[in-house]
Amino acid sequence: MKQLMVKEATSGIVLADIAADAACSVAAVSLVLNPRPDRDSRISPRTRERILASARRLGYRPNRNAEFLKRGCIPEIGVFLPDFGNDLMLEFIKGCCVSAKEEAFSLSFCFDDASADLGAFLAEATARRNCALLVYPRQDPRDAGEELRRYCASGGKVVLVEPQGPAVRCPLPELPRVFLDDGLGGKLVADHLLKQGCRNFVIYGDGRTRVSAFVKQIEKKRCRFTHFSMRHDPAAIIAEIRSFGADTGVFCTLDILAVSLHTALLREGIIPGREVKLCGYDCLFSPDRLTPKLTSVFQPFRELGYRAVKMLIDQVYGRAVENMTFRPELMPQESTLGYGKTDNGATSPK
Amino acid sequence: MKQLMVKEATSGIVLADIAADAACSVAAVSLVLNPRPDRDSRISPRTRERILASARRLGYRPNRNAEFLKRGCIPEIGVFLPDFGNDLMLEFIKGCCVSAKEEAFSLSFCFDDASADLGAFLAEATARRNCALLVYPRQDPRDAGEELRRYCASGGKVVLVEPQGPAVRCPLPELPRVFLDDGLGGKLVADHLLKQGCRNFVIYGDGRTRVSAFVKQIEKKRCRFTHFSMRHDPAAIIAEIRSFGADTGVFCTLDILAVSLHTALLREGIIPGREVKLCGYDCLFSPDRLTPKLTSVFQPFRELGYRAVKMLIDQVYGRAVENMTFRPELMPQESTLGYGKTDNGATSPK
DNA sequence: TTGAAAGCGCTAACAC
DNA sequence: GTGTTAGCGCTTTCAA
Repeated sequence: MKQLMVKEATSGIVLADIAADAACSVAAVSLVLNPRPDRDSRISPRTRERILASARRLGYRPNRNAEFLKRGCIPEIGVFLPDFGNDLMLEFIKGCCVSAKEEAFSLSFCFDDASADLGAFLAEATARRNCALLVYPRQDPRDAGEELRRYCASGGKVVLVEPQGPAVRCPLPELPRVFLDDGLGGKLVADHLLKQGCRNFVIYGDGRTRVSAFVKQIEKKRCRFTHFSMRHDPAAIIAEIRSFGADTGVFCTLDILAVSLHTALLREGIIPGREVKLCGYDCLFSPDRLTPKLTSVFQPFRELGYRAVKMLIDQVYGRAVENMTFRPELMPQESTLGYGKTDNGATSPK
Repeated sequence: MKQLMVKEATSGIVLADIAADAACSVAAVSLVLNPRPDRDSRISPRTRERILASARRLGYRPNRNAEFLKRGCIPEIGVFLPDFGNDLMLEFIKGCCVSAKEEAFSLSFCFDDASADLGAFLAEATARRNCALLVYPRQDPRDAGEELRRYCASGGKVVLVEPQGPAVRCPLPELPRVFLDDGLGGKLVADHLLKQGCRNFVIYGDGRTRVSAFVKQIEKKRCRFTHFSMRHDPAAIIAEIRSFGADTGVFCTLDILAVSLHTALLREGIIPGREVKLCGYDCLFSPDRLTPKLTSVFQPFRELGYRAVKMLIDQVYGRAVENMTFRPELMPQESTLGYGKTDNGATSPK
């Protein structure tokens, strides 16, 4: 019954401890340690130094709980995420967690599945009194643009995640955001496949920005291409690859599609890296886990999450925030560089 | 500069509102609404009913922040997770999030990577004053058993996640925990493969509990098997499969190994579901995304996370908690049920 | 430039 | 049974 009264052994340093140590009032300490800019301008440099030194020496950690109790909201950032289940999302989450932990904020993740859309998330976040929101809209934020606008209009802090890059139209251009330069990804793939000698192209999957950047690049070289949406069966794509011939490059806009096609190709005796060049997107599979290894595009999702949360916290404290753009990176492997050229392709020791 | 003063439009119902509505004191409301058992025994049933009715009607939401400020810790649950990057972990996280949201608690995830082990996590959680911890130790919790024991001894609330099932030895048997019956998973796979006519077996990958349960089951039928650790190359496994012949069943203890082997087999012209039965574990790939579709074992990780957090919150409020066991489920697909038996195996329309 | 004091929403002694 | 009161750690007036 008395579990709740248990206090940690390390009872923690509070402002009063610092005030005592630095021989000043709690208010002065608060002013100096307050994360907002220009709060401590009223305190003399000497006092400030004393306070900062004490805080550092005593190992002070802010109690965001108490801080936000006063403010009428909670030191928790609501994070709205698409319901993709893969490493990228996990990477993003990890980045958010590191950031939040560094700043002593909490996180509350909400996944855009059957149980909650952006509107429901915003309602919940409001009722819950989250101090700020990180919104990674599944597609176009227009879906719930009005609710989002209202939330911001009533003083809510929001940062948008736009992995599709700046090309996507958004009705809330004034919101701070983190971009992923998706177009660059498409361009990198195109350049790489062209360099590997591909002259005919198949695009498998959707993703407007990366696809159109890819197309733009290959069209410069007057190459043919066929585009299959992700609804298509690998069989249809294989037929097209066969008709195109050996100098075909396949751009799968998602690794999961690439693996799907990969297995289907092998099943047909067409070996990626030899009879066709195959490139995925997302780097979901450790390269040593597919035969042949799959060329793919790495996206710095962890960094994206890390930065987005930092931006949000800056915004909460009224510090200046700037939009950020991140760049994907091509990771060439056997499926485009070439595979098993020296022998008959057998990897079995037999 | 005045961003921080912005208050939500919905200013929220507090205990005082309910006290006013139910014509009683704030203390009485607190006593009734306090989540701990036996707190409200001193309040008369009639008053209690009035208070509960008011709370419900006004849509009261507890302010855990204020609640825990008083208690000297924060309404945030620290969650220590292995650094696996896959859907299962995400499922677990989703379950935790739903639970935490329902109870108005926050979460702080920490991943067991190069930057933090269990010891570091415990130190951080203590300094941060998390009200409770959910610990999913990578392997044997003995790694940091001493720190964990100390943490609990000083009043810390902990729930363990043990996906390996009860078979794993643990130095802290008194800790509440959620189990996943991993042995059952191995047994399900063995039974299924035996039923599909397999008489020779290859095990690829590690995972003591599920492997030994699998072995136990096939040994009952006096079947041969060879065990390859996940360090092995698919080539070695393929050689073994060839030497065993057509009635071979392969149990990959992870889907990622199954896919690795899957691609390598296809590459060699051996078709899972036809020349060999292949079974994975984890259900990481939507079955329609591999050719042939992969039989695998579903593990209710979302439910596991959901329950674990609930248990933790029960524990925080001094309610009785009971260990829970969850059961994996076999999802049979083409790779064991049979694939392309009617034609020559061609799936291409050509 | 600094400090005293009130108060955020809740809990828990202690009175009544 | 119920109410009064004093905080939890911090922010922010307001006075000095």
